[in-house]
Amino acid sequence: MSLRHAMLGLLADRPASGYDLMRTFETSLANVWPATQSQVYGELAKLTKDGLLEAASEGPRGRKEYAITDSGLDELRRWMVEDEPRRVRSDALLRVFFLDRLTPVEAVAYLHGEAERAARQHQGLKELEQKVEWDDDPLSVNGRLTLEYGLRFTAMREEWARWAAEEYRRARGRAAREGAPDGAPSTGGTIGPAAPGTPVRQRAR
Amino acid sequence: MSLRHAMLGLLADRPASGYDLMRTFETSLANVWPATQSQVYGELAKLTKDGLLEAASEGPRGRKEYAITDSGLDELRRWMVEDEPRRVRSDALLRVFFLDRLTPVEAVAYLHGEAERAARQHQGLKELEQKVEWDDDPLSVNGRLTLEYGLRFTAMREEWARWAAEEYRRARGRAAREGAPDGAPSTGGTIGPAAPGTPVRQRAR
DNA sequence: CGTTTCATGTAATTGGTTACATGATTCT
DNA sequence: AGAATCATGTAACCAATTACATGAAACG
Repeated sequence: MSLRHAMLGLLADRPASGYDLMRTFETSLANVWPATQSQVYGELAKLTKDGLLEAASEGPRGRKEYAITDSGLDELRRWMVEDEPRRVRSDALLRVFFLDRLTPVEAVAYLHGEAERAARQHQGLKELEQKVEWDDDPLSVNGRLTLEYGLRFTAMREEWARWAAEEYRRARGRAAREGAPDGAPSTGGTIGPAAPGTPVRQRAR
Repeated sequence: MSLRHAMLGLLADRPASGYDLMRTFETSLANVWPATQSQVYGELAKLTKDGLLEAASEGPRGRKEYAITDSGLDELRRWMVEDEPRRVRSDALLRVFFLDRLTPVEAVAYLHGEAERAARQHQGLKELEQKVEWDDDPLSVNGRLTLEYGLRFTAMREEWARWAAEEYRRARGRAAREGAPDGAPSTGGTIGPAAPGTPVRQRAR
């Protein structure tokens, strides 16, 4: 349950309203931890009930500001230093697992699409890097670290996807040229023990 | 809803029981799309009700095998070529956003921990690569592509984390040596427009 | 005969998405 | 006056996690 920690993290900097938080989720946190408006308001109520936040002040148009409490700060710190980051889900990589269920042409097109998406994201981050004035204050430091992660990640994904498209063509190209459907029954022996990150053919029964 | 597509993808290769699928989710798919036993059995029922699977045969111990139908194959194909992969959540990166809420020592320790985790994963994948006999059949090709993604991704993460630890020390080290708490009120002007992947300081009210 | 593995399911809870509903203030 | 923005909330549904429950077959 990291939504609550994302909110605690934001409120550790300064008090804010649900609306403020929501905008942050839609913009700067969108690619790291997306969250919806309903979720934010709901979680604000829960966090307050649990004593991690307190309602700080009221403004015009029913605006309510929330501030983090000491137990909130404790919980944020605990999460950051003690909890192990969890595994991520990637439906993009899931598709790669099943590439042979498509024709070779479709499969290679998918990989090119991935390369394009990564390249576009990379470009967007580079433009952002230019636009912002970076200095050495804490938020600026965090920002540069996450941005650099994004730049390296998108570059890696684009390179991988281009390599993979080429590799796929090389390995599966012959079958394609001979007109055999990609998903045709393979000669298939068992390939090794089950292990993370690798589709493993199971022994037929 | 990609669990259903993961299951369709597996069943597109060959019929299987809930138990078979479950093992695949626990082993080869664990780092791409984790799923639990309850989820698998529940989704099998739904997929059958929706006509994307059919119960194929029964075995000993109540074992039930399911096979993909033509509409199941259609849906799998549609998902692979038409649906855009969705954004991922990363609570590891979320923590980076909030690094300045820790002391510099804790922050650098977190980054070193990340480097270690990435290095361990990388090592595991390299051992796997050795163990498996790769050839050019479809599953082997998919397997090598996903494995290579994993190798590049873990290498990138380790390098980034080591760089980030050094960078954090450089930028925040002075404040640390002077005994100022990392989370002390920053001089903070507004830094640029809100944008993906970057913590943005909002104008104070 | 006892343990492990195979095998399927249900129930309760939490987390996340989409859609709906409503109204005040500010800006042009 | 009308549009845009600010601002909060609810309801319904879908996805995911954890825990519980049960029993048959195979293995030693």
